[in-house]
Amino acid sequence: MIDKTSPMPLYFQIEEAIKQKIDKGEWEAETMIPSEREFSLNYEVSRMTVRQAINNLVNDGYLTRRKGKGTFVSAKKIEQKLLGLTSFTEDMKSRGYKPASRLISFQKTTAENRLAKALEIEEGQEIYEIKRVRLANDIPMAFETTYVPVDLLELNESHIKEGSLYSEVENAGFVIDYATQSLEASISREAESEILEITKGAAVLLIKRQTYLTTGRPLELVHSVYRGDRYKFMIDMKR
Amino acid sequence: MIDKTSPMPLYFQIEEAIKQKIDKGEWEAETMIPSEREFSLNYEVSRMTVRQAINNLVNDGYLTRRKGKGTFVSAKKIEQKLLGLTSFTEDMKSRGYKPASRLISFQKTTAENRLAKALEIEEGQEIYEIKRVRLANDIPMAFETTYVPVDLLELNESHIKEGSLYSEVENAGFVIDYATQSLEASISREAESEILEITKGAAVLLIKRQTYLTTGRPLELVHSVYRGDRYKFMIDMKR
DNA sequence: TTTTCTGACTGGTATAGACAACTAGTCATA
DNA sequence: TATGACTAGTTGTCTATACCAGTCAGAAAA
Repeated sequence: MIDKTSPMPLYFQIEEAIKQKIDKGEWEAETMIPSEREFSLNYEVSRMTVRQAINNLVNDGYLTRRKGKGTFVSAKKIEQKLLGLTSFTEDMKSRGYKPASRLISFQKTTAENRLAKALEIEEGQEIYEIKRVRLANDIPMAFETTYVPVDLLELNESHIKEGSLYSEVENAGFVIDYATQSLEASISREAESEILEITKGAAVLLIKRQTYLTTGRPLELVHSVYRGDRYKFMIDMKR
Repeated sequence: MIDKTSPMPLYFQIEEAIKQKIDKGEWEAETMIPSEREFSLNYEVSRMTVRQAINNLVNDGYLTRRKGKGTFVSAKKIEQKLLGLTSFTEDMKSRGYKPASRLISFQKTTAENRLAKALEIEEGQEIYEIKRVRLANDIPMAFETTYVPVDLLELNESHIKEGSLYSEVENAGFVIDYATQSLEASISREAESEILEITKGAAVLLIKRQTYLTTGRPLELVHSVYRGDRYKFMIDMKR
């Protein structure tokens, strides 16, 4: 169950093992999980290592500790604390789905008027155009088109396929500051219908996002078409 | 600075000390804070104790760790930037439209299972059901149904027609704490189509909002159907 | 001059053990 | 029948130590 020779940290393996039991329903809400000492004995790791695993799961909302009593499976799976800027990947993970992404096309093109304005560059300047299908548990959820100015970031297909755009941005030393998003309901057009595997005229959620760096420069413009029947956008707001 | 005789945990004291330096601006964003070993020597505590303090601050978004480099003050400033809880009225005003509201029906009814659960009351308890059409510049924008537990608030038609629900809530001495919203795209049904003056099957935006008081009790459940062709939902997010 | 390597720094992972604080049940006693 | 002391379990806090894994600058070698 726990492989001490694996390059994966022990605490991470324990985390996954616990998460699996929860996701599988073996441990339901309010179930008390084994004590830290028990884990420690069973897996032959120190109690501190077990604590690290459990702490992470507590932070992620999977577990709740009660001093003197034990550690219990949380009632509800983390709903969504989408006051922050989360990527599709993070978003889906937090909802318990397996996120994936299929690259449809990746190319350089030039910014026409509207795009140039949004990205605050000159008309005709080079931009990347990245078209992707976003999947959750292998079901198409959204069709996404991203535009990024070429002069901002060096990108190639493998960056997009393997890493995320945001990790690339961080590697380049940029820090994302804020974003504005607009959401609207619409009806799917033919092109999208095919990719999203829905009928033409089905309900879709159009999300446009513009992301800004701390330098004040726009990083990207993202147009997403989400399936209306499968995707709900959640927001928590504090007054 | 650190009081070993205090009943407050050492890691907590260290946490507070670091937070203070950040809040006071002594350590600005991107500043590297002392290394774990340094803290350990200065405060005469073990490195693990320092790590616990720093870990908590990393989880809270105050700090960022970079392996091999150090620990840095986050740029994102935890600041819970709230895109406030705005009512339809405030929302439309800020967009430059003349908001109005037409009351369709106002009645007492009893909460069925799903509603009771959401409002955290017993099944069969009395609730107000308020149905309204929301207009902007006299054009129908949304069809809204609001549910409020009767035992929470005394309401009558004139309250709704003249004032807003929220001002009534404030008068009663309640304070709104937060809300969760979900947005999804859908297709209009017959009943809504007529009221919103759109064709059946047109795109609509379904917004469900649940509002909570500072007491932790749910105040209301709101189901809104917005015209997809006229309404866009905007969000600003800070990372 | 350029390249390679080394060492000293950073945080990351893991161990073993100690004692404190809290919970819930048991059991003897007033 | 209560009450209070004890006990065995839990998580919480903390120490001291060890080694691993990136990062970076400067010394050594080419």
